[in-house]
Amino acid sequence: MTEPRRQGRPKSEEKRQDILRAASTLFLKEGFANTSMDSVAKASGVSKQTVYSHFSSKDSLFKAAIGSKCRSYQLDALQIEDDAKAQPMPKYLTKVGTQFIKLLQDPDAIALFRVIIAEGGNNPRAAELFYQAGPLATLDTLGAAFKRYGSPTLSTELAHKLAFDFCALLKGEFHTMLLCGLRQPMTDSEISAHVAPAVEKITTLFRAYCTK
Amino acid sequence: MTEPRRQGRPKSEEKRQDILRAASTLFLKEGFANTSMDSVAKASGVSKQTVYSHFSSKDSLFKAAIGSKCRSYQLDALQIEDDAKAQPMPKYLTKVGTQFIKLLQDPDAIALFRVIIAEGGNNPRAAELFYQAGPLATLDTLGAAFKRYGSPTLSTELAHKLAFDFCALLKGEFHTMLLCGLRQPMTDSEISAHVAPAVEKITTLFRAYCTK
DNA sequence: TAAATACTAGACCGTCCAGTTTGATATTAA
DNA sequence: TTAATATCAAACTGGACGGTCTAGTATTTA
Repeated sequence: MTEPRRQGRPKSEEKRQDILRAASTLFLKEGFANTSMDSVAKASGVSKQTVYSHFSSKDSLFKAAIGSKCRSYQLDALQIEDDAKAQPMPKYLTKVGTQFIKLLQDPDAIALFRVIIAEGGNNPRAAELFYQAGPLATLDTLGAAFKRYGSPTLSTELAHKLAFDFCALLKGEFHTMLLCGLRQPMTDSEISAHVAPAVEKITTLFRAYCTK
Repeated sequence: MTEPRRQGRPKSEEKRQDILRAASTLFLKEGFANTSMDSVAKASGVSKQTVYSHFSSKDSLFKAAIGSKCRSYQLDALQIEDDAKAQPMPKYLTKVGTQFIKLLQDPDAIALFRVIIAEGGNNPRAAELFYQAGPLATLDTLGAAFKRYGSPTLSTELAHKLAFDFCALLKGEFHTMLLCGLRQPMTDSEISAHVAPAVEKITTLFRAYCTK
């Protein structure tokens, strides 16, 4: 399956990666419309023709670049899981909430979000990729954690809803403002001041749901 | 102040409005980059030169068009206030929540959001306009309502935080998915099924905060 | 070695578009 | 009426950009 082995000089995988890297950077910084194929070629230290030999059009390059960027976030979301073992719930939630906020305000993630939303109408496929790699993965691991803490009183469904609400409380208007460019990212101390009340509130809701 | 009264034929205010209307529609539907000045001229039934006589550049036309669109939402947000008098809180919150969701999923509002976010880096001014006209206005009236229901136990600050949280719970992932084009707007029955638990949760938090 | 393919550098084509210019007609104040 | 301004229609300018083409060089398999 992995042996096409054609004749002649093989395409350079390294150049392909160079192109993808440069394209990601440019698409995220400038958006789709304001990124030219010439600039991608120049930024990746490769001729324009080579770009077209690896990617048939600007559109397909965009999809590939955004796709790879999305995949790079999938890994980050998973390393949460281990921690939800011996720790008391508030401590765990604080930890996860902090990590969540840091992800939300990561400049690359924001740029990605912007591009996805801007191009959302034209490239719904990119939006799906993004959503599965990002928000959905986080929600799943978080839901599982709530289930563990609330078991057996708490149903799986309610656990997932709590995960939903926790994320919602953490985001609040903060995420929207970031996307609109109306806020700076929080400092570490601002983050704790923001996460703490969200943990408190979700704990209140958690209790109310477990005893119901 | 309102009497410059220059010599010669005056600019037609009507044409100006025609241009703004057409520009808003196009900018929202196609985005900034994909809207040409020629298409704006054609859509407003006016010569290109006239467009430039009223607006000095594509950028300034964009600002004016988005600005007027934002202003058109400011009115809608205010008509909530009256209702928060004799009604019990859950009923009022359900009503407001429903209206909030309907605003969130209004196609024009979504398109506006998209454009604002996409162009956010280049036009932070437009984002401010939008935010003040939309989210901020809603948050204010809602905060005032919570204060009324919780008075005098509930501080003004906490009331506003509750308003914040109520909106966050209502939005959840729903708004994000809408913006990404990954969801259809909700039907009326879906809306009630979505608003009801949010009202329940915020009521729980409300009680916890009033008795603390 | 020869055939095949990748890659480079750059010219090139066609299109789109912001913004200008021109020259005529229309409307208004003085 | 006259001078000033608005409006129209259409041509034009200058530049950007997606994509192709060419001609020469590099790398790989057979």
